[in-house]
Amino acid sequence: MKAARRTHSATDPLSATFAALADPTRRAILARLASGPATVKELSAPFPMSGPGVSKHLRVLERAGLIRQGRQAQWRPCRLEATPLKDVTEWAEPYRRFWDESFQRLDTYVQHLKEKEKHHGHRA
Amino acid sequence: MKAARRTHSATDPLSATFAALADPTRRAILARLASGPATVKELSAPFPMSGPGVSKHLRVLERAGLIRQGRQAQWRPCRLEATPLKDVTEWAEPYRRFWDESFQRLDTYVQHLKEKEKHHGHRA
DNA sequence: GCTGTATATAACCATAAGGTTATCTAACTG
DNA sequence: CAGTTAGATAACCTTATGGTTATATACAGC
Repeated sequence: MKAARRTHSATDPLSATFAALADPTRRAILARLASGPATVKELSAPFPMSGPGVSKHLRVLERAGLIRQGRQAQWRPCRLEATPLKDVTEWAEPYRRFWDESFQRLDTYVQHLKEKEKHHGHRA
Repeated sequence: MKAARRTHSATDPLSATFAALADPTRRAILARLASGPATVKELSAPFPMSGPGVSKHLRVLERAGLIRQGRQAQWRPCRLEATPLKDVTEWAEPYRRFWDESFQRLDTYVQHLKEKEKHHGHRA
């Protein structure tokens, strides 16, 4: 029998965030929003891209919770929402010891202690 | 004339990293590798996924520089390479002030100082 | 109410991504 | 050498992604 073909939607929030960040245009938009809210027109200005193109990027950012769009008259001013970025750094934090020199020295030190214990014998 | 259709390859390293992280399976693989090197078989064990499936994920992680694969006999032991993760946290760092309470207080304080300066007048 | 502006939506297209099965290569093991 | 094991590669399918143009909507100003 043919294997079940899983529909590929229903992405978890962290994956959605990473996916949203995996595009230079979208990261540039976030960078722009870091200096304050902006309308869609203002956001699209720097890019050689059609309006709907930018609109789609905004949808992606919004679904990932990285921006929020209000409405005043015919404008939809965008604001940065940084909580998902916090989640990203918190996800990465446990890996810090793999690149951070001082963390590595700490690791080595702890390892050294463990070895010593082993050789000396000890009770729980 | 028809608009030029840009070929969509040639992704920048940071985008490649984010894209690689935008998948729970790949993040799980990294988590596993955080506790030490592992063979492909060991890595695929937790997943209800075919061998080639895992192999593809490893390609993605490797292209993003997040793992390196050696070879001993018929095994290709994988090791974690964390430098791209460092790049990720460094990218996110400037946004910290948007979620970090104490940074926000600092911001407000600095703003307060600036205001005071303005009102009192000062020389460079 | 008409016109222009800001933005979203729809329909479409090409390519990438994530999965599968089937096949190939390389190394150990008897 | 035959068989098994580890893994990669190829070919294929489906859905997602990133872009386009064309069209619709909502509001502001005359």
